[in-house]
Amino acid sequence: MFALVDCNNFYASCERVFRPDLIRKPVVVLSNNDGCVIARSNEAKAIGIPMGAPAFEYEMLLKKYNVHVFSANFALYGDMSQRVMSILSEYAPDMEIYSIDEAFLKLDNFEKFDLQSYGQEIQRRVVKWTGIPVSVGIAPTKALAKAANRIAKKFPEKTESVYLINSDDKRIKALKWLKIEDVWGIGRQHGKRLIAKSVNTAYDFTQLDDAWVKKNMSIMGLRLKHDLQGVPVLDLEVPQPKKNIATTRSFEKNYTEFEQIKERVTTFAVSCAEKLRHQHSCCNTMMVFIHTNGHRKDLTQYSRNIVVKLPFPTNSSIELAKFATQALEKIFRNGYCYKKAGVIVMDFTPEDQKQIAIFENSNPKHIPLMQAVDRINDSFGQQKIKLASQDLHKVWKMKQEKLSQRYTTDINEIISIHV
DNA sequence: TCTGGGGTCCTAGGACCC
DNA sequence: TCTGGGGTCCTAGGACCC
Repeated sequence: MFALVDCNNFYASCERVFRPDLIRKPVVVLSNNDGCVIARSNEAKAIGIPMGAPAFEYEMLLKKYNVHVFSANFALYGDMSQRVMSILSEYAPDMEIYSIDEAFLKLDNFEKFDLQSYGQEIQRRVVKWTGIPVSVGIAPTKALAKAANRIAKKFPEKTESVYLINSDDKRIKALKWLKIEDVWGIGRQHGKRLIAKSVNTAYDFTQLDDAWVKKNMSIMGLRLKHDLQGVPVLDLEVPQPKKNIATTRSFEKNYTEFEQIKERVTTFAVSCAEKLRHQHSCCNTMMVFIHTNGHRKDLTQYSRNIVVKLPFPTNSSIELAKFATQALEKIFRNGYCYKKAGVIVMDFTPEDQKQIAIFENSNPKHIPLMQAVDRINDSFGQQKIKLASQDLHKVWKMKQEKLSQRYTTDINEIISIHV
């Protein structure tokens, strides 16, 4: 059996832990630059604020219903996530952290356990120890655990936030209830195609012909079908080193000058280099892109990317920043209002298995230098040491007007209680 | 004026090899 | 008139997840 434990409205719930006055009130969390709604409390959902809603378009509605708005505080969410995961890890020998707010537990050899009450114990402990409400779905396969979780979330009173699928009757009942477009692995495109074919529920999907599913939805669709039929084909996944690493950002305002974008792209390359060193990889290829604001139909649009094969594998901030700047020079054009840029590194080799090139190689002096930089930035805070080509004055270049404190990760921002 | 960021996997088709 | 068979590698595009 698998359990899927999923935090309810995670980012909004994190904010509420430190603002208990907001419990049962509408809360939303915005994306970087305070752009879109990326998390909503149930109350905010009820008002009719959709996922991804541009904040400026919903300003009236947010005001009218007195919705509490927060800028994204990823330092807080990341730390709260670790706390939740460390509690969950106590409940099963094997666990897969599936995303920042959900984890699969593998409940093998739990035959003697009453899984319903086991789920409830997990649910109660997480909320008691962290303040984060969770829902638990338990079923014989991962896809069914996802479905069970949806039921637990949809009917919190009736299920006490835990739903167990442990018979074929319950499996079929759940699948007949679950709309096809809400099935894990069925996105917008497949959802549309299936509805056109009169496949309206997860159950209908399990009745389809294997060959049709494989042909139209690839092997992934077929695996999903079997998993929903109760034949486990999806197992826990072990964390793998990343195959691509990206740092991309929208700008707070439009940039028109090369120097402004160069500073951003340098910073993104340095960030990619840090992430590469963190997983002990070097990259052989880099992509740099820039583009104007696609939503602004009144401005001339420009969008380009360039893929650069590096002369040698590296994870040095200095070298990657240099390559990124050279790439940017090739694609930058004057006369446009740029809104977004990014650096993506790919094609990795392990740090300790670098192929030596004939003519040019990564500067070996950078290895101890980067180690020193990482150590200093780890202990004294991010970006204490930067390249001169980065902005040396500003650390944060985003609009974040409603940022809450980093209650759990910065001693200066710890919660204070007034008596 | 204002519209996020970061990932994964699969498949078909083209280019190439012998 | 008639033009083989069996591979690999790479890339772009499409789909999905949170």
